[in-house]
Amino acid sequence: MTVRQDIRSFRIPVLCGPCKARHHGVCGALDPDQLVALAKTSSRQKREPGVELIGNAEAIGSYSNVLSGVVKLTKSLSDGRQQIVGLRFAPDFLGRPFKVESAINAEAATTVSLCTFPKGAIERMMKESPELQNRLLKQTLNELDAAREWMVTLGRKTALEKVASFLLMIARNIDPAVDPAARSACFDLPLTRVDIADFLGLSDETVSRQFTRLRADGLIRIENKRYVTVDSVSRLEQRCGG
Amino acid sequence: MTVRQDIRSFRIPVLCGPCKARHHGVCGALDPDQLVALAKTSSRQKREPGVELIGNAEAIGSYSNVLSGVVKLTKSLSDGRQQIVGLRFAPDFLGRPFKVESAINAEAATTVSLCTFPKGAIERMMKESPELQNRLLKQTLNELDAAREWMVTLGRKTALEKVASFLLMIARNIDPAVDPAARSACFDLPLTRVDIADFLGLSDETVSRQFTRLRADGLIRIENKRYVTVDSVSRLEQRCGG
DNA sequence: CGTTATTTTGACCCTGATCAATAAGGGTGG
DNA sequence: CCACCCTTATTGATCAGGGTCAAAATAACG
Repeated sequence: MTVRQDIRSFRIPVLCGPCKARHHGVCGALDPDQLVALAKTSSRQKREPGVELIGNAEAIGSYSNVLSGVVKLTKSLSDGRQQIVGLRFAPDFLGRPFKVESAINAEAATTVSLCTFPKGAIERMMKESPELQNRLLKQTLNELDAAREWMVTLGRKTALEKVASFLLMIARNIDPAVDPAARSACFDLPLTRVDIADFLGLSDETVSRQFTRLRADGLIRIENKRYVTVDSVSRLEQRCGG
Repeated sequence: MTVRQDIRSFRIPVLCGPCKARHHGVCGALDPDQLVALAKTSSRQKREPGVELIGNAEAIGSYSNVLSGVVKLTKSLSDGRQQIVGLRFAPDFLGRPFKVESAINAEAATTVSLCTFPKGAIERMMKESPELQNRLLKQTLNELDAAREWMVTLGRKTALEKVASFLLMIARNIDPAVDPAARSACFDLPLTRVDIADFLGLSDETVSRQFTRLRADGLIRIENKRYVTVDSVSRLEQRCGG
């Protein structure tokens, strides 16, 4: 490690040092000075499952980075029907720039830790730093790709294909190394059956039945309701409806 | 009109003068010099319904603005099931920055005219102009909002609610003045029944049946298969499932 | 160890898919 | 201008995937 790197490291806020968001999230777009300025106004928060982070039609007062855990973004119809329209994992950015109020709900799906900034601080920095805007644009484009992928799942896949696709998506997000023909994967489901149903546009009973079916076919094993093992990722992929 | 405005106008490429994209699209972010530079490399194109504009997994060689008509963005499963994941109206931008190849298909839904630029020209300009990136970010965020709205429709609405929501969305895009409690609206459907089905995750027969039902209930009138009149927009809204 | 929340399983029904036939446009050429 | 053809849309009959309601089982928790 050179002296120069030491000097640079000293200028980075202590909390940001090991932070995922600084490496792969939006903070990676900031130089040390900006990082210091932002860190002064930021605060760490921990939230338990089920806690609402952003309410529908609520004024947006702050933005956050997800540091750990999973946040679900939901929309509901007036009669209570609900749809999960996105999931945020670390180190995703949470918030909707350029809008005064939110059109969606954000809720902690698991225990979540967040790094929260006041709205104004981010917006000021966005004006100054094209690099930050660039990061946000890239993340937003990726979100859009993901949303479109799910539109296909919601509109055209069968219940079994939906559940298989969901498992694969979670596996890949929990452990990004799953992709390259990984033989097996195991993980804790961050969502309840009801949540999964709201994500896939199904009833929770149907989700449960498809789990049972995948288990009966030897594609997955389930321990303690939440812990899932996929023995052959490629066999699961075949059930996703290509 | 002042002299100064005359001078400015002279510097704007003739074709761009009356162009929607210059006022409300991404070109609005460019100053006259940039506009001239871009116009030199751009070309106008007209495409007939059904023509593929961007193929799946095809290298992206260019970006476009939609000047008139409607473009549908689709994704398909390997067995042929198809889902429309977005519609682009004038003056929307068409293309996926930062990706080498497209994950979706783009196809003319109606007769479409486009203003097309080489990939490199836009990307160079994006680096120079934070304002252009800002426009793209805003459009992308709006697309994402729209995609999420449709995820609710796809996942949680009934066939009737889906069709009603679709009609309302089209009405609002064709004539943005429809929103504020407009009493009635009429327009040509830019999509066939099959397209609408692919958009809503239904079969075309079901789409047809819901049209019939809305007509029987006196909510819409249909002439020549394509021309729709909505007598009471608010009554239609009530069928959208809030 | 009882209590409660979550998940699984079962029985039945309904919405929307599928298959098939008919009707309505729309365009073309005589 | 009309007859014909071909595409697109409507309507009908039947069926199945997934929803709903209800009960049992399992897990989590004090």
